[in-house]
Amino acid sequence: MFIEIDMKSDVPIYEQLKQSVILGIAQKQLAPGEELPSVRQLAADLSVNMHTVAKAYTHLKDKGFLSIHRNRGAVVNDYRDFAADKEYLAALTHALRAFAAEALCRGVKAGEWLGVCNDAYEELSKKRRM
Amino acid sequence: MFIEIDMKSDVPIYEQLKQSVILGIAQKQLAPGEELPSVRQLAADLSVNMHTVAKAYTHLKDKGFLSIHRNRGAVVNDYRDFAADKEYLAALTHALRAFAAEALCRGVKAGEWLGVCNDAYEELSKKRRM
Amino acid sequence: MFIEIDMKSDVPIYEQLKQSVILGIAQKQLAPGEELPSVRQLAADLSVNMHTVAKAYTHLKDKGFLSIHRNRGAVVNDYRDFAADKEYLAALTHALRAFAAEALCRGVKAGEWLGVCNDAYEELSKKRRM
Amino acid sequence: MFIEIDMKSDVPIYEQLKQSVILGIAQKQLAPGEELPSVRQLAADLSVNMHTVAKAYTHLKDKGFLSIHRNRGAVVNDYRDFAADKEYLAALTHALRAFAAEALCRGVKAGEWLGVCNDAYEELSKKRRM
DNA sequence: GTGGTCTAGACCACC
DNA sequence: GTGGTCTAGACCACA
Repeated sequence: MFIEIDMKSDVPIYEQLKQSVILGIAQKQLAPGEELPSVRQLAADLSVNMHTVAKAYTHLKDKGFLSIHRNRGAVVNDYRDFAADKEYLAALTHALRAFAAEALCRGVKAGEWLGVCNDAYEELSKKRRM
Repeated sequence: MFIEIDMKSDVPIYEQLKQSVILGIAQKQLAPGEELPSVRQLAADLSVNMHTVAKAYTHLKDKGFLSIHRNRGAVVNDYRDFAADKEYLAALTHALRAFAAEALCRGVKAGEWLGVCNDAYEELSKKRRM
Repeated sequence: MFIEIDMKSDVPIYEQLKQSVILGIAQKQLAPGEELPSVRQLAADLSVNMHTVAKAYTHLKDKGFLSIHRNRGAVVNDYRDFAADKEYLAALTHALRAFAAEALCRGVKAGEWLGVCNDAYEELSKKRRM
Repeated sequence: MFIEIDMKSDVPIYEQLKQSVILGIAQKQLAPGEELPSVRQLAADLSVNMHTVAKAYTHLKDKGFLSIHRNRGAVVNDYRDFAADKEYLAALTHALRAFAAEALCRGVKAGEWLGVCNDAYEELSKKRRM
């Protein structure tokens, strides 16, 4: 499994799990209709608590990324099910403002800022095509 | 005072305070050498506990944004004191990657992504010049 | 527990705690991966407040000596995580200068000074090998 | 006057003053019998409070570095008045142990450690001969 | 007056 | 169970 957890991080494990799955979808390592490992399976693989994995899956379901079927477990949704809406874009802008503010404080110029933003996106985008 | 706190938010009060101060510096509402309200004063204004404000100030001191003088309270540092270093840029890129991943998942195109990033930066930058 | 606190000292309790832990690591009484007592436990053992211990642990985390896991408590980091960098050496030199100045004033000769410095280091180093 | 104060430092101003005077004596910029500026004078020069300067002078008197005469103000004592005694050496060793512990943790080798210690001493010693 | 430290006790998130 | 956050009130050092 491609998911790695940093137990030292101050980011909660279930958040790291969520991000890993989203990363997987972004890079098309996880395609719509694909099944994720069962809660038990993934928890065992990563040596974390079952509840932690379940929590991540539930959150992802609520966000529209996954569907949870009784028999097949967690399945990646169609892209259109979690397309960007206004609400999401507003939240994104707000979150980015905090980062932009610190960058501005630290003397990061506009070009540099956009460069970093672009790198973050392109790095994923490239892997996607592969 | 320009600082506002959302008590309902799940982001800690002291984090909101830190971001507010950084935002203030980014927009030059807070200039180097300028004194911030005393911990007691700000705590009273916002109806939060002294220690919560003190924690925010201490973190900002550790990050290099403020100096804490024994008798003058917290003072904004010179810009060069908290210039971007490699470590910061690495952390920034890493943080942005998580946002970019979700954006990519949700079908946000490269141009759109850069637009949002640019807006976040320019919005602050404009206020700065005023 | 090997940590002892002098309540009469004018150096803050949390600083004494930090030094004790660093001393423990230096002498390899605390090895990488080893768990420290929980904040509640240690606080009870030393009859100090939980928050005081927590402050010490947090500072040590920030310095890179410890990691704080959400469910295992504080764990000693790998040595390479807190290797000496330029910044540290500069701070060390500056701190030692103050001591050297007083020693020089008081007629301590160069050999004597180096002897004391060497003793301080070797004393720890010896215990380490045992 | 050669004394400089860093208002941003977390070292109390009176401690910085004490260290500056000791540094001056160590480097023989201040010789036995020499008069220091009056409390008023020095306080004005440095833009600090008179009480702060007075406190520094009093501490230095207690340590044996200065005598305070009614008419001549603060005067540097003869060297033998503040020669190293056992008590001082014990305190010095103890203080150095804390620094050595952190250095050891951070992978500083014995030679490196002695090098830094030697530098701190020699730097002052050189200025002294000039 | 300022911030720094310590204590005490509460609630919450995470696991 | 763990640590993280917040509140509350005390005392002290510094200036």
